[in-house]
Amino acid sequence: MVKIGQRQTRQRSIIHDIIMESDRPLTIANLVTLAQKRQAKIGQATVYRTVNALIEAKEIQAVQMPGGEALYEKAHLHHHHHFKCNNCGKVYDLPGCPDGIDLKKFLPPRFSLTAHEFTFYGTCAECA
Amino acid sequence: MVKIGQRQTRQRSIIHDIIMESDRPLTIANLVTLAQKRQAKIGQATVYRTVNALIEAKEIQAVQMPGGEALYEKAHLHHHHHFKCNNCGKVYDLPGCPDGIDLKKFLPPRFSLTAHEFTFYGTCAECA
DNA sequence: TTCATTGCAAAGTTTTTGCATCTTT
DNA sequence: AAAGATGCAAAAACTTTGCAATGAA
Repeated sequence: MVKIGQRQTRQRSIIHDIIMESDRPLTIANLVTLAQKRQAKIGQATVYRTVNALIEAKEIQAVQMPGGEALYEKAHLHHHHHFKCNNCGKVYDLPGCPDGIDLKKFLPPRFSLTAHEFTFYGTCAECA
Repeated sequence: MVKIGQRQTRQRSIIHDIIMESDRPLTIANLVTLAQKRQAKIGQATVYRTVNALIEAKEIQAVQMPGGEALYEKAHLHHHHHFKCNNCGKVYDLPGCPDGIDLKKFLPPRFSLTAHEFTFYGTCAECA
């Protein structure tokens, strides 16, 4: 069990577990629905507060999609990127990073790089 | 003068020009401020409606940043990506695409790719 | 018992919509 | 004159906050 904030509560534990057990990033709406299956009365505010606390604690991270929707996933140990299916709308993790990128040539002079995030679009295997 | 919708209006022309003349993507707030400098009474709703119409018309495109903010820029003829400076917060266009990416190896089996969007973070030349 | 956390409802934010009025054609 | 576009304000959608009640330690 993970400690978030000062006290261990059933609500936080449930929300934490749902994210850790998911193989894909989830929206707030997803989390509310899934959490309420495990315990009827979980307020939206609790989900928002817990998600923000988990981000603060670096347990999870936000994935911002074009269009504006935010998804949340476990803070991965390994660098990875995302793929959104244009057909079913699901967002998948793509482990690793494409090989052979020549960033030196790509960046303007005197720009330095600390991070990057790639988002890919297309059709997933399920929808193919 | 560009035609958006059925009629040419001063408001649409102003908003269109601001985006076309900018070398960086702009937020809705940026657009409202800049537009009101050229003509006092431009309602926010008009900016939103015009931006949506311009996107629909493929004249401009949205750039979604992590954290949730959306920026708008001219629909480029050439494929490009974005760089956000962690220091000043400005978003820059990076023309072109990094060379030598091996996407075949990167995508899972039976996933097909139609588009991609890269976002880079770091320090820009101005802030270096 | 104490005080962090919760649920609910109220208050913020941001974006969209309804409608009377104004403008383009 | 007809109909699209505007500005304003109301509404909708999403997130945060205040507060009394609950529950973990």
